[in-house]
Amino acid sequence: MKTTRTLNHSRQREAILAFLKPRKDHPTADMIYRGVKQEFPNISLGTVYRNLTLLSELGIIQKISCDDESEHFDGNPAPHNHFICRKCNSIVDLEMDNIDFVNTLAAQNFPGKVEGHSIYFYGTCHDCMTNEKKFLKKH
Amino acid sequence: MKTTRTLNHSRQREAILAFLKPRKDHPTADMIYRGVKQEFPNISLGTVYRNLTLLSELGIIQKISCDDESEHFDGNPAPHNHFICRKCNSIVDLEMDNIDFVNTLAAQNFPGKVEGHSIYFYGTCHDCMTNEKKFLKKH
DNA sequence: ACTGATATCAATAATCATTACTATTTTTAC
DNA sequence: GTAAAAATAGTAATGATTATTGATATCAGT
Repeated sequence: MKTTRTLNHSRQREAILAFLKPRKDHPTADMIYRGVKQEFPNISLGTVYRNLTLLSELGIIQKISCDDESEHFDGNPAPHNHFICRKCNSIVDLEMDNIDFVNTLAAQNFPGKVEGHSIYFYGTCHDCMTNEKKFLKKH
Repeated sequence: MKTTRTLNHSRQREAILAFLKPRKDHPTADMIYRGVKQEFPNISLGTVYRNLTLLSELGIIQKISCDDESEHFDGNPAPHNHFICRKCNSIVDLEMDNIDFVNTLAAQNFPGKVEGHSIYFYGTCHDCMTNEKKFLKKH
């Protein structure tokens, strides 16, 4: 059992959150590190990792695990889905109706208890599609 | 452009495949390494990685990327879904109807091209549920 | 404001999965 | 058999993440 823990205020944590919250892309720990470094030149990569993990455990931000080599973070804690472009590897939000009913489909013939799912979609993003068209026109 | 490449026969690759194919659990590279080591005491971890990557690129096996710290491998190349137990972290197959229609749902209001999705379900597996019951009875 | 307890920090070392390198051995085509 | 291509074992390197440590900051109670 994890005991409740008080959370002190910290400028660094605030800065990490302030950096992440307004962003639409879904940066890695390292990108966040480099960003917050502008304001806190002495901030440590370890601090960034510790706070990102802490904030995601508290449900204030979200950790995105995709096939990529490193984790990405999302300032929006509300449940929503993501799309990953196979061309440019960007991660964007994908707004769609809730599909939790697939849990019921999965539970149909399954002996255990299905409590949720993790999904992401992939393909070609809008930018890469238009770039491809431009390329085709030119050649 | 990748030039075509011939694939020579190798005892090690054969052994890796023979080890993975019949298994129902979904071992990591390291588990496979330790397993094949019984037959080939000198096999190198690099060889295991190289062949697993190669075999999954050829569609002979499958690489499973879940939230775990390391990749898992599946000897069954046919598309199917997985369930991950949050208690014991085991990965088991989950047989259910194809749900590729969610790609259409995702594409509804999305400007890019949705080509597929990656999903896994999580919860409590059958074994952990029965163990929990036993535990409750005893206390 | 002062103090003790705890949280957080920066810096750096350690860990762990995976990949890269290199010299040597296998496999295959002739 | 032989030479070219492919694969291997052994080991070093890489890169993301976590742990450690000693110093500093924050908070609650006085």
